[in-house]
Amino acid sequence: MRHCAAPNFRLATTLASGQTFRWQQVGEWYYGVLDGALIRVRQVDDELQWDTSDAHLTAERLTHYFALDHDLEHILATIDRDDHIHAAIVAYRGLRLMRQEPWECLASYLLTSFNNIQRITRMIENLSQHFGQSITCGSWQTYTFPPPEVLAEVPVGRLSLLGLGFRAAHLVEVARHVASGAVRLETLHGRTYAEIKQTLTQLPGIGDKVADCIALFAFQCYAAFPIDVWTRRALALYLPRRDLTLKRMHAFASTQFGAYAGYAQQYLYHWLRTRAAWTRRSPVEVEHRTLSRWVLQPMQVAPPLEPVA
DNA sequence: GGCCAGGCCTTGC
DNA sequence: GCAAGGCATGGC
Repeated sequence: MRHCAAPNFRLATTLASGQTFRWQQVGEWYYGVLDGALIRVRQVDDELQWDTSDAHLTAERLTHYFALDHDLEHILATIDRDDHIHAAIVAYRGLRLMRQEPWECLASYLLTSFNNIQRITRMIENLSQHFGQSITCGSWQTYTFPPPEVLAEVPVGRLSLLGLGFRAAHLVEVARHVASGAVRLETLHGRTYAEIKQTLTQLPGIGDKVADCIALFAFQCYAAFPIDVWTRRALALYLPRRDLTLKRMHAFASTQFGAYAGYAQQYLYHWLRTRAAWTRRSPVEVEHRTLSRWVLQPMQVAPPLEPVA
């Protein structure tokens, strides 16, 4: 068993926050696939311990994947600007934005349209079991996520039968774009947020929200602020209904949270979803008054940040 | 049986 | 630009 230092980190919260879909918890261990290798990880105090099917999976790789190199205290200090985000930070300090593998991240979030996490998870497992490669480590066995070259050749009808629905055609078409080299994901690293988002939204099935997720989780664009129904509910705590349009919500997020708005989004998303589960009822209303009952009172919004370079 | 889901796309104004 | 509606589906 190997280990590495993981101060100011909460593995369980990070993996439960909805940013990835394939990690499975068995007791105190979390099982996943990284770089084609099976790996299991657990946290003991300020240390990560892991076993893997690939001896080449180093502590440096794991540190990079879980973003243990982030100066989390600095990041949280920059976004901790009102009572809502503060409550989320207090509840989930240690949640980090992982650096996901671009193709798996892109394909996974392509499947999130009009969908829920439970079903998304099952779709991805189905894809892996049918079109990935089997890997084993001891008594544990799983499958890699299928590469674009494989999915590009799969008949759309087969994916539809796996429960992908209307997303099947989008996935195959995007896989063909990537497999053919028309879109080269590896070249997006280091490009600007605007360039990455513009490239991604040209692909079928990838709109504003999904592109922001990919930019944030795969290409480390921390200014990206994915707006789904939960984030919209979170923003309803700050903004009047008339300002809950995409453009105005993005503008507000940038002003309120700055260069690490994506971190703020993930904390708010996880915090609001968890609180909603505690209430044992679904949040139908996006009315400010309704949502305000869930959060600490009173709400205070800090003055705008200086513009981000 | 109705509502919900890490939305996208087209249409109409 | 923005809103509305279709999409097509399993879980609770």
